[in-house]
Amino acid sequence: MARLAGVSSATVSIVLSGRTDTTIRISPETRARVVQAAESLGFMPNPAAQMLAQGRSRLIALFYFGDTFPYEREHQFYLSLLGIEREASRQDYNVLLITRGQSAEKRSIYAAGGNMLRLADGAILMGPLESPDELARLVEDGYPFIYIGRRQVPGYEIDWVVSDYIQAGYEGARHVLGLGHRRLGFVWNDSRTEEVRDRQRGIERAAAEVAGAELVAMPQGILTDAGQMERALRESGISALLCAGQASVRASLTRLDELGVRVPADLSVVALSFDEGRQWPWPALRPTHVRHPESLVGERAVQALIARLDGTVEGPQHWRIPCEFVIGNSTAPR
Amino acid sequence: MARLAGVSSATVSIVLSGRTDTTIRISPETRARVVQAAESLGFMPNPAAQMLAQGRSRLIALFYFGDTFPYEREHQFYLSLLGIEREASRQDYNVLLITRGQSAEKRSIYAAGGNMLRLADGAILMGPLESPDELARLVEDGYPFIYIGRRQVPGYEIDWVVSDYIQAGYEGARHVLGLGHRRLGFVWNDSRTEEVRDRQRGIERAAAEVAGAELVAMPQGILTDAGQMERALRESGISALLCAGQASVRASLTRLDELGVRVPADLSVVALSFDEGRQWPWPALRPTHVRHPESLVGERAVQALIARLDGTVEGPQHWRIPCEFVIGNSTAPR
DNA sequence: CTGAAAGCGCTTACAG
DNA sequence: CTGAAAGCGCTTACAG
Repeated sequence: MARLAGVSSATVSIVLSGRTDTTIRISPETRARVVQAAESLGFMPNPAAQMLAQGRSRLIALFYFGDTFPYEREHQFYLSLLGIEREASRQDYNVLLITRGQSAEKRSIYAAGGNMLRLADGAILMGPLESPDELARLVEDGYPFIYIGRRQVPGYEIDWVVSDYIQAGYEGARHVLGLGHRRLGFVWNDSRTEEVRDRQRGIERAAAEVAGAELVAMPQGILTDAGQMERALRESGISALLCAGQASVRASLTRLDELGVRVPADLSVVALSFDEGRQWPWPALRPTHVRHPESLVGERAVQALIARLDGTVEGPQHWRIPCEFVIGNSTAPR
Repeated sequence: MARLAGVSSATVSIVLSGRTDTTIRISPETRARVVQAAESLGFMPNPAAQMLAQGRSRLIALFYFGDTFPYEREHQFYLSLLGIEREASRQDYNVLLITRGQSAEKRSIYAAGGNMLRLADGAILMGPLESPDELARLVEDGYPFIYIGRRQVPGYEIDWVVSDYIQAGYEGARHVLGLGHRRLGFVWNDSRTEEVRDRQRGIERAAAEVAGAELVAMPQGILTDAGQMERALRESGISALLCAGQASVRASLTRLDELGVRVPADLSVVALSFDEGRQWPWPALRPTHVRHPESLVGERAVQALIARLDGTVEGPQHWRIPCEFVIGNSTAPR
């Protein structure tokens, strides 16, 4: 310890932590002596001991539900992570990635090593949630967390931050409605997550505002089978197709290519999520799409968590981060 | 504590940690009683206390040198991170992202909160290293770490894991040499990192094996200025251009487009690093390129670190992970 | 086979 | 203005 080189013990703690709020004042000489001793010895407080004594770690845990990252989500995850990392850095927090004891089959917070969450002051949770049970337990334990993605836990109000998928659906639908389309289709590739539901909700809202507008249900099979796509187009009579994300817009365009359906001449297509950085197989087609602010979502999640930790907020925090609508050439007047 | 529900105290620790290696044996009844008590109370050991007592955390710290991620490196970083995360999960480690106290100007391990490294059992370091001083200190302190990227610290031998950039340069050069090219150019966009040097070394090695082959120095200006590119091509007389990475191959092709130089008819171009997932502005051109195994590098780094922690290895560990050479249509016989 | 004690290295009231 | 004590919640030898 530096106490050998200096003279005190608790003094070291106070000096090195730089606390001035305390009633205790320390002479500049002592302070200097301690600092110098610590420096010459290369002394650094043991963080585990600090955490134990203080009961705080300045750590934010990050937990991803779901086994591995499908590529489409991968990028979203990465951008969110970047935002989380950046904001954590600003706020002087470190980020703890919870990866331990996670088998491919079940991703569980309370699996082996799950108590690692407790090392952190709070957590940011992401990814497809199978069952809300673990969240319920977390809430009951009084553990602070934010979900990236709108999640519901029956009987509780949890905090969440999400890209505004309702807005995405709404603006996508408004756009094609403005172009004169009335019968709109909607497809998604993922399972029917809250994020998909929200897009649909947005579409329905826009449709409700325009006379004669209608959201027509499309079978999932159209993404994988050109025959089904053909039949669905014929039977539904849609003239615009709204795709939930990267995967569904690609699958749709591939099927449409196979059928010789021209975009946008025969059918307008909108991507309600789109990663502009990714390889795009149709060079001439710049899809009309929605750009989601994933890294802002990450930043906001950190801010929300810290607000919760500091107790500067009460009641549930629900943030929808606005997205940006980009008009390309995959949509045309009816 | 579960000691209220159970009967013991240290027994709880032994039972819950599942240790059987100790000389101490505990009756199955006691064991069951403890487990049940812990379960009913929802008891989970405090990880900070465990770390302090055990002196181990099963945490791997991850530190990225360099202020923010340029997009080109971004993807590499992400893939490495994915590999690290996956292998850490397998090995039952969590990952600690060191982000705290990092200003844009200086990224320093020993900056505020730098002792957080000590929370982890060891670290994986990545990114452009300004000065090796901090690494030297780390070595002297006996702190175990692996660098992703070949780094030299004068006077010390440090562990590193890296994609085989020498092989990349070598295979790229062999390929165009095999096509009859003799005068080869090499450009890079980044600062002259070890990764760039290694590519060049590989090219030189290949050139040394073929009579008349020569690596011709190219000015950096060719990436930003078509005039300089034109002059350099004329004066150097190269017929093949090896580009270090994504950014330099894009910049080169853009300049060549401006000059009306046809690829590969007038000039063969090889990308010694390439991200196939990214948007590519030349649909007809599938570049001959090298695919780097970033996520394998991440996995290997974790393995190397754990080997170091377990003491199952002695002497420096230096791993070059093989990359894959992909022939496209940006190269043609001379 | 089990319990009581010491110790991990800090921080935080609390006396001097 | 500074020092000695207790405590954070575990684990690990060490007695019983």
